[in-house]
Amino acid sequence: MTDITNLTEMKAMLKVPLGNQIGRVHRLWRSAITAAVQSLDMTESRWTAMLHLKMLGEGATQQALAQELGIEMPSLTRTLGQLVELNMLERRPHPTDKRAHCLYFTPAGQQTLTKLIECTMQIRQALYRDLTPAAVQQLMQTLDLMERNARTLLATTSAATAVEDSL
Amino acid sequence: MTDITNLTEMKAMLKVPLGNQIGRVHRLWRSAITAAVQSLDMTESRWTAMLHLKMLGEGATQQALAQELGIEMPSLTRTLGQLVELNMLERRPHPTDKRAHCLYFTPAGQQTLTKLIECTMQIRQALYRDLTPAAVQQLMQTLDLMERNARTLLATTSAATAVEDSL
DNA sequence: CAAAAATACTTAGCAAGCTAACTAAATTAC
DNA sequence: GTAATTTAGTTAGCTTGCTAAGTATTTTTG
Repeated sequence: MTDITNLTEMKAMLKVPLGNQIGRVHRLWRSAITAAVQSLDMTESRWTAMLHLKMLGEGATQQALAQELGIEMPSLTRTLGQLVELNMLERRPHPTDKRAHCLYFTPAGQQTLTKLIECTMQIRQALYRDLTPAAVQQLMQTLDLMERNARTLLATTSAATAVEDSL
Repeated sequence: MTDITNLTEMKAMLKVPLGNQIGRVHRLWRSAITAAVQSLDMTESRWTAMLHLKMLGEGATQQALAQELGIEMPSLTRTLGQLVELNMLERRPHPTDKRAHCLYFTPAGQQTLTKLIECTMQIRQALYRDLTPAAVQQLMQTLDLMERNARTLLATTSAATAVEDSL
């Protein structure tokens, strides 16, 4: 019924730089958190790794954590090196696989983690101001769909030729 | 009426790493476009600058373009240097303000721009697959609100102490 | 079971955002 | 009208993502 409207709206949308907006929000988000946790010697990549290791559970391998974070191994290796250097984490040998390392919090890491959790929840709360749970839910769903679309597109390698209809 | 539900949902949301999801989508978006336009010697920052200059209109200053892009001047300076080097853009002196430069496309830049517009619209179309215009609209609105919340938070400088309620 | 392929991790170097600190011109203030 | 401040742009160097290429195991395969 609203097909024509949809088509018109869709065409208009294709000109809007949504990707930039997403990037901007991400940078602002990062800034807000970095400002809040810098007294803990934490940067975005560091606290992110800490929190996700907590979610995954101690003993996870670097590979598993990279997967969880959605980043590549080299990016994570660097950050973990810093966290080990800061005495937040330990790399212990994997019980059966000599290639792999398992990740554990140090006592100092545990303490920092507690503060991080509190801190990041406060920030999220501020960022969600005036947003309904439904809106946040919707945001996550839409982003998830876009993420899957992007992965599909990239998997098709020659992304440029994915769509050629005139619309 | 759904206050209790809302509160429960809200608490749950505060634990979800939405910031990471946003970052992930941004990186995937960037990858998809980079893959599509690399034959034009374009990277994300370059094509972004080109498209936004087009939107702003030729003759814009670097300051205006940085504002439009939502990035800082030094980030833009580097990218513009590359685009001038690649013979896509020209920096011309501002008619009245000797500090400022005005930006213009070269003929080669114009040609590249045309291809870029087509290319990025195709990619956006692929990324919006299975999304309704309403969902995209909602996404932009929610992101916009979060962007404003983040700016407010950052403007309060001591972001850490912004909220202290127990919740 | 030895050779080939895959996997966990690392190192090196690029991309594009940022802040801090600088110059030169314009504006404001006294 | 000069002095102080602001603004446009740059340069230098940090962060954190990436890919490419290398090592050491593990797994697969012929």
